[in-house]
Amino acid sequence: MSVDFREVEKKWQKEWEEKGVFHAEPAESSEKPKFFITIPYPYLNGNLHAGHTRTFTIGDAVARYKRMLGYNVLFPMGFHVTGTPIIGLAELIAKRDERTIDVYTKFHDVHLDELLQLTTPEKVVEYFAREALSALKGIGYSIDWRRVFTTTDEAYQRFIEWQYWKLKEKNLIVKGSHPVRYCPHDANPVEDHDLLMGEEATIVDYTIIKFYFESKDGRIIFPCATLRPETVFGVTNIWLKPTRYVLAKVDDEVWFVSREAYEKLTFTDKKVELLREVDADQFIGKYVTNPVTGNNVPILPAEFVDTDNATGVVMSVPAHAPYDYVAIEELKKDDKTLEKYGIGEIVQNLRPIVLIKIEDEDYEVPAKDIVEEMEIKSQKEVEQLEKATKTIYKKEFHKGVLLEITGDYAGIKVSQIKERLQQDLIRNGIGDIFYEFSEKPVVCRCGTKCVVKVVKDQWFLNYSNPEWKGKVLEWLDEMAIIPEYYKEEFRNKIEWLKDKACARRKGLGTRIPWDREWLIESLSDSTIYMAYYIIAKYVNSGVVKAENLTKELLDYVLLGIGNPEEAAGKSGVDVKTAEEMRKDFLYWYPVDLRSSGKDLVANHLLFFLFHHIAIFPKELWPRAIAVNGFVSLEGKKMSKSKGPLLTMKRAVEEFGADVTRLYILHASEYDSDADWRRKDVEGLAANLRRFYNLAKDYYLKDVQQPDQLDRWLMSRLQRAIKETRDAMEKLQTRRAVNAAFFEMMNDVRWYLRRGGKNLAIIFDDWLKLLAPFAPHICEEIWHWKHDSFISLESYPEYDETKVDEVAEVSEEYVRMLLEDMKEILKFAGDVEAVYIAIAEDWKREVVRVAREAGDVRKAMKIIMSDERFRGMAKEVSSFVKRIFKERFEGFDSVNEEEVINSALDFFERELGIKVKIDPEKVPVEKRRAAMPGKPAIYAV
RNA sequence: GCGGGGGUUGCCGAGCCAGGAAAAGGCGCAGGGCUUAAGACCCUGUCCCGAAGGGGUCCGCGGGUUCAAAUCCCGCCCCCCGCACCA
Repeated sequence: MSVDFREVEKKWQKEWEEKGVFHAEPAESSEKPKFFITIPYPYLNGNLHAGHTRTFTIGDAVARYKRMLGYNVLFPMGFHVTGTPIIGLAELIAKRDERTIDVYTKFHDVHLDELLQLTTPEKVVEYFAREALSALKGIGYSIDWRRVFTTTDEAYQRFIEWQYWKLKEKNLIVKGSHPVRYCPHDANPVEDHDLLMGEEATIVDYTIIKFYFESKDGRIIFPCATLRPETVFGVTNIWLKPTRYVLAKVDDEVWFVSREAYEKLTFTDKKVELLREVDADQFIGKYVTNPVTGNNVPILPAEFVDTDNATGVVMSVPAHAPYDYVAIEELKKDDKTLEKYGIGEIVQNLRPIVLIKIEDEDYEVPAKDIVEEMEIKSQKEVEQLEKATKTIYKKEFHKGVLLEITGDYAGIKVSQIKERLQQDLIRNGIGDIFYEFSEKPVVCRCGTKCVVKVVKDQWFLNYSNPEWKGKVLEWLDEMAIIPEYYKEEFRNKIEWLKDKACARRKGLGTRIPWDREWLIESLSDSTIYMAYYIIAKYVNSGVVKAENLTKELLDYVLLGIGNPEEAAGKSGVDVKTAEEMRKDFLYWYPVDLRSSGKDLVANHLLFFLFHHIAIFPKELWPRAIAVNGFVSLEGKKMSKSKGPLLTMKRAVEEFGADVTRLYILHASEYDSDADWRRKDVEGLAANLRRFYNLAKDYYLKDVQQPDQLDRWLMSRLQRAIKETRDAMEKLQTRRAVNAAFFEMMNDVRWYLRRGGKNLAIIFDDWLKLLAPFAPHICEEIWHWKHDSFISLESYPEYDETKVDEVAEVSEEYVRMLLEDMKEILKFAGDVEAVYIAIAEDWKREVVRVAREAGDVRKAMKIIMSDERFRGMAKEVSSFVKRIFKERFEGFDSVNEEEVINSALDFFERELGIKVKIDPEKVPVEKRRAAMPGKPAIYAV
């Protein structure tokens, strides 16, 4: 009958909980260093899944490992519910949205009747928090549950308010506007998973250059939108599509834009008012002024103009834009149009104006040259034109330099001009920005076309602040990032990070304390909450209430500002509590390791660093960050919102906690993704059962005096200990499990096959070695013999004195000899016996000398100076050559005869044939081939 | 496009930084043992050739360095992830 993993697991989880095994309190003795490890709390808009399982299990393995190393480990957990998705989910459930119901019943394993109850955010939070808690307990993480909290807890909100006041005081929060993807129908920003189409689209900022036309009613702005503002110096004309446009009042100006552009402008921070519709025709042939150069350029018609892109007003730069060049050439031949607008002469006289020199290329007029080369004839050849545009832009961007014609900008690289020019234009009142999607259409799940909305007066975290950024970059150098090559990634991301809007109109969370219209956005409220775990213990035990968490108390506890008496007095807690909290905080902080999925690198983990550095003194900044990859299911990407998904609970129910843990730890390393494959998981379960059976068969046996084979096993165990410890120091759980479990299993198998009986000799250490990875089964087996918790035992030390090189080499010798004999028997046909002849002693000596000598000639010289070898020069010489040719490694320390004799039973058992050392029976020519460590074998 | 990572034997995945094994381990597959049978368990094989422990060809593609390259150098092709205000 085989072991029921689940039963064993539940038993020990209960024990651990009842005995408070993982409750962490500051240690009195300084001999026990502390280790504070945190994992990002999960967001509760669904059940915990295999992705969480991976990140959390890595964290738990480290926590358990460190604990066994003698660290005082604090491993806490909380729940994240801030933001909009939970509200969205509650609404969808309330609306009985089919897709949502399908996904949540099928993939999140929520019972339909329960799911249908979850119609408010509060119910959603309550349900999934309960589920998460039981999932996390069911897998047996060594979490100190006295510190759990939810981010909507009142006390947590106090803590967040305190943090935001601090940031405000330090002037790290500023006001501004920013563009978001927005659905006019839902009147809400749209997230990726709310999109029907256009997930790939990004928001790009077109530069608007305000060409103008003086009419009798005043100035009309023709806002040309471009991604390449530097080409304003090469404008020969502007393009309109011959269709209806509108005149609109934009702030204090009158703009000529497409109807679509007008609609879009209404979502920006500008004051917009529609004046009237106008025909583009009535302006064609007229001249507008280029505000940058002062030149007057004509307005011309072009079909390629897309009125649904940016303003619908386009400046024409035929020297550098293939579209423009082709359009002009086409127009030149289009007599009907020329005549219609009376623009024949104007058009014929247009000449491209070159303003960029491309180094190492001999373009004269780039757009012209490439269009001719590609033989593009019409502006309708969109595909070709796109390609031409890309090619030219790529070259100009990387290798282009602005020419004298650009005045002050001459000599600047194209790659460095855009932002500068855009700002200059805006400053001079002749430029602006128009946000547009990079791809279209972008459609919301409700079917409405999305727009870019500019949110006004938004609160921003001032991450672009050079001083702040500089400090973060400096600290990055000092702290540890695992794997190490992610440091570069972090550096890049920190440099790239811009100001981040930290306030929202909608969602769960904490209000900005000085502007209660706004809620603190969810990534912005989870930056230094690891500090809150220390406070949460007091809140959960009832000693401290939310209203006690005043500025004074938090200032004192977290920053040491003021004194306990004052802090206590104003907050209403007693002095002792204030002091204790401060002591706890200083004991546990800083965070020693934050271990997280790689999806959080470009956001949460950055904010985590930024905020710690802003708020706390240097000695409390995070010490290390580790990053791990995702989990896929049978090769398919998991998705919370679409499936497939494997919940943590289901994995544990089906396979058991230990199997799930071992599998996920072993499936891959670092940031590479793990694949959950049922077959492999089942294979692992079989291995773990095998382990359990070994324990049953051997663990309780009396330990015998070790013989050579036992010493081999102990020696192998030492290697495994070393390897496992080394791997864990680098957070390589895959390597660690490989060494501690799989490789040990193989060694044990060999040991038993060789006739070993004394397996109990390593079992205690083996159990301890495995305990961080498969804690339940180890705890179970351990208790067959001990009363203590293996979870609190000390981790096996690598003991060099137990490394037995001779035993290991001898075993290797046996293995190779067996292999050779098998190889021979494969071809030998029917034989009755195998005879072995060990290499003569002189060969051993020659090998030694040869290896010292280093090359053939030197070796021969030394050897031949010994008269014993003179008589057999030929044989010696060919042997020496062979040593070098085969890069021969002898088995110097092996007493071959002894080893073979002691393994004869084993050989005979394995081969089913008689095996004997008997040089007499081995033909001379075979004997001659024998090498030290590789005896002659003869089968007859 | 920018930035980061990567392409290894049927699959997954080590090895690459510190050149020197047909290349760990797992899975799959095949054969054998055990068993009344199934399962579990144990063993063996799994690039090609080979009736004596051997030989040959291999690590995205093409060059190069070296006595020796999956590992170092150069060029090329392909794949994955991030580029945000979303958890």
